[in-house]
Amino acid sequence: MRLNMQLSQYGAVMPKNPAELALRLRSTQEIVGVSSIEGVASTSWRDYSRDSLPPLLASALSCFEEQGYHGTTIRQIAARTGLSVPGLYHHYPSKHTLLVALMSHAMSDLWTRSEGAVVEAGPSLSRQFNLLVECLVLFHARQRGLAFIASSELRSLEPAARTEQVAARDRQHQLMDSIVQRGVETAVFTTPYPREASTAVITMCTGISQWFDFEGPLTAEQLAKRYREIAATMIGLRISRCSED
Amino acid sequence: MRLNMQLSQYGAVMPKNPAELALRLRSTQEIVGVSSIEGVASTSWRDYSRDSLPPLLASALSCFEEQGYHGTTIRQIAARTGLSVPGLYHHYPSKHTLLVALMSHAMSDLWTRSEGAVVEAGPSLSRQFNLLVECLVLFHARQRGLAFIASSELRSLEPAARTEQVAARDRQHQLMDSIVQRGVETAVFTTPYPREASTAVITMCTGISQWFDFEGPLTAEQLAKRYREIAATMIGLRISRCSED
DNA sequence: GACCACCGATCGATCGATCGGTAGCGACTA
DNA sequence: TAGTCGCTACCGATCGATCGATCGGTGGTC
Repeated sequence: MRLNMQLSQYGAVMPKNPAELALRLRSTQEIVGVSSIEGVASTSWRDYSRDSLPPLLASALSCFEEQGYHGTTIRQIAARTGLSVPGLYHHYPSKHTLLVALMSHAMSDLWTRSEGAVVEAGPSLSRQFNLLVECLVLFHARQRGLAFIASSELRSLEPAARTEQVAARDRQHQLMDSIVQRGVETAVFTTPYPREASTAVITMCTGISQWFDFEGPLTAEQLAKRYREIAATMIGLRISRCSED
Repeated sequence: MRLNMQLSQYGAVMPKNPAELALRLRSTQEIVGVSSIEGVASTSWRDYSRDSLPPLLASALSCFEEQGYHGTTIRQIAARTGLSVPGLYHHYPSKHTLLVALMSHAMSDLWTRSEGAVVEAGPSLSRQFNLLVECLVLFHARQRGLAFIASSELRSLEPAARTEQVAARDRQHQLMDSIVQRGVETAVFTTPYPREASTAVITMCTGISQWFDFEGPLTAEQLAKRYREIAATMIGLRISRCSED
């Protein structure tokens, strides 16, 4: 069994230059103003076809999903991968490293896709909002397991890693906040409670990873369309069919 | 130290007659139609002043909050209570029983309050919706820890207990679903997606237990007011100031 | 012969749970 | 009023099992 071919890209999973990325995208104004960065990933933020984890991380993820981090043993992960325990430790130095790799992958993937969505949206704040909601829905539906672990196992991380992940989560939150805030300032959105509306939208999208079922009545894309409309009402975006988005 | 004075009421926490309760409240039509049951708890669903857990359960709850069920040891709970390990086992036969007691208490408390809110609302569906949202927000803010554990540790329950808790959660969900559904049928609500809107409202309220902070800028009551308005837009309830609720 | 991918056996630590106790107190008896 | 019985509320010591992690290997490949 050849396992570690794919491993390197997940060993240290954060964006190659997180500081630079965070700087460039600290506000959506910068994203939209400087349109020279859309070459990065702006076109493929809806595409989940190429997305698959290496076997060991996939095993760890499914175990964590079913039993939580602390409820999962190294032996279960190893067995599910068809590996012995020392075989597992050949690839990852600890159980904790597996969790960090999964969470870092989740957060950087979502951030890259969010970046792509906002860049594609262009200068329109309503379009930025709509596409970001679509991006959040698609991610939490199609990457259900990953998204679930990323939000539920934060407390299982050791302090240093937790600080990093919390920062990534906050950055994601601030992206939505800034769009909603500026939409209200420019009277594109009419909600009297921009902060709470933003939080509510994020929470309802994040929650999808707790209940979405691929065997359910709706596809991820259908759900995204409906949630986009619902989210639009939440921030008081009346013109639901502006342009095509 | 006298610990078990309060314990009996939490030993087997589900409503004394859950079958009967479920039957009586299977649809809100029955709640509203038969107004002879409001004596139970209909007036006090907003009141959290008398609500405190016995020391042992409070310790278990805070440990579970910080580290999760599997991440918490019996010794930590015992130490936090000022008890030895056998001292703990004198009150509860297993670690799992502690979790079951907490979750059952949470679910039955929320259900009782929801019942009270809908009964107080009377026959108006918009008022039923508004008060149920208020009830959900208050519960998930004021009983933050309990609500958080109840929703995040379902997978840590053994099959029998899990089945019971999932049924309680579904019943709670169906209460909201039925109000929204009938609101749409009678053209009181205008959302084209009643199911998704209902799910979104529940999810955004449940999510409060993940981020609400008593030291934050909003009190639970202020948050409830704002979330009520946001939720109203989500189901397309235009007349936001109908009567007084 | 150097290296990579992996394994059987086993480490010390810690887990949930249990054993056989003891201290204190109210009730009942002689 | 002294004695003691049963009961509640605990505790120190320890159980077997299992945990994450490690040791010293082996077999295959370049």
